[in-house]
Amino acid sequence: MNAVYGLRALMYIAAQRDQEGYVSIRKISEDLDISFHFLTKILQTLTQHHILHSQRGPAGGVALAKAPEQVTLLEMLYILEGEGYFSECFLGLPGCGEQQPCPVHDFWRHITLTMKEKFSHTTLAELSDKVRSGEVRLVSCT
Amino acid sequence: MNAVYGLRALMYIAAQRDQEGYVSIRKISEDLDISFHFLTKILQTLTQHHILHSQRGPAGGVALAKAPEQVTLLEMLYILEGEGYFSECFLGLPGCGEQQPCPVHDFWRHITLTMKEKFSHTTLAELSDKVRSGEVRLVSCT
DNA sequence: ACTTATTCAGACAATTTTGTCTTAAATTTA
DNA sequence: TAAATTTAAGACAAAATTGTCTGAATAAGT
Ligand code: SF4
Ligand code: SF4
Repeated sequence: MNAVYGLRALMYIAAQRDQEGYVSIRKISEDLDISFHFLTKILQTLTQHHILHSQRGPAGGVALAKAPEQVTLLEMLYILEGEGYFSECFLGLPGCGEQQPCPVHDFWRHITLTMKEKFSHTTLAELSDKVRSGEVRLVSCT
Repeated sequence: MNAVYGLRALMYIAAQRDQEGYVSIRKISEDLDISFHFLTKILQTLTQHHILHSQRGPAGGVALAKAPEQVTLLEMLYILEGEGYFSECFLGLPGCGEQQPCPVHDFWRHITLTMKEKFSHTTLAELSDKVRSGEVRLVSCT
């Protein structure tokens, strides 16, 4: 769920990027209905990877460390789910590659390349704009 | 790993479809280096869903229950991983849909539809033919 | 009938993922 | 400096996934 929770939080944070100051993790966890401590841990990794900046103490919290236009979906997923996110192959045979491919190699490589392409051209800004315009939602329907 | 092991076994079995009789699960597990009991359980579900036919006793084993040309990758994945394989949405918010989509809905739906399309047009026959021609391999490189 | 080979079924165990809790460190305000 | 607020870090727990084992059922050969 790292990706799900992390992305939702990032979109939530990015959606309020015109507001000054930090957004507290407690507030995010309540609004998005995610366990506070678990979310904290996830956001920590985003902080460590310089997607977010954090500030302790009263009025502290987290804020975007870079412009959301420069944060791609691919980048976020790599951080949240590991670098192997798209390189994982379908059959997962060790030590394989172009030389001696498995039956689904070509098929699968085509799909992953397409996806990777799409994911690297979608930015946090685009996603959060939809939230701001009220076009979409981040929380569960009641 | 159900999908990985199941597909590998199916391709292995389909690759020898001109040979008479059953292929024993023991043999498959040894050749593909998969735990015998675990593989047995996976192949059982394929048998229950009439992809395979099984035969107990000496010279028993499993065999394809239908022509591999009529078994699609999509069908195999549905059985091995559950019907929700492609319907699972990216953010997994409960009770969502077209009316109130999340930020990645359109993006994600496009990807899953494309994949589903591709997966439903690839058959076991095509995949196993590559194995037979020696073009690809099913086991790990040494 | 007996033995052997095989799948079937389900209990059990190990591992990974997911989530919770406690304590520490930092920062602000008074 | 003291108190309040908030993230950081990591131990711990629960749940899901992955894998193992044992015994039963079935079929074939002798
Ligand atoms: S051959 Fe390609 S798809 Fe197949 S296991 Fe290797 S990397 Fe993955
Ligand atoms: S809106 Fe679409 S992509 Fe988003 S959670 Fe719902 S079904 Fe999934």
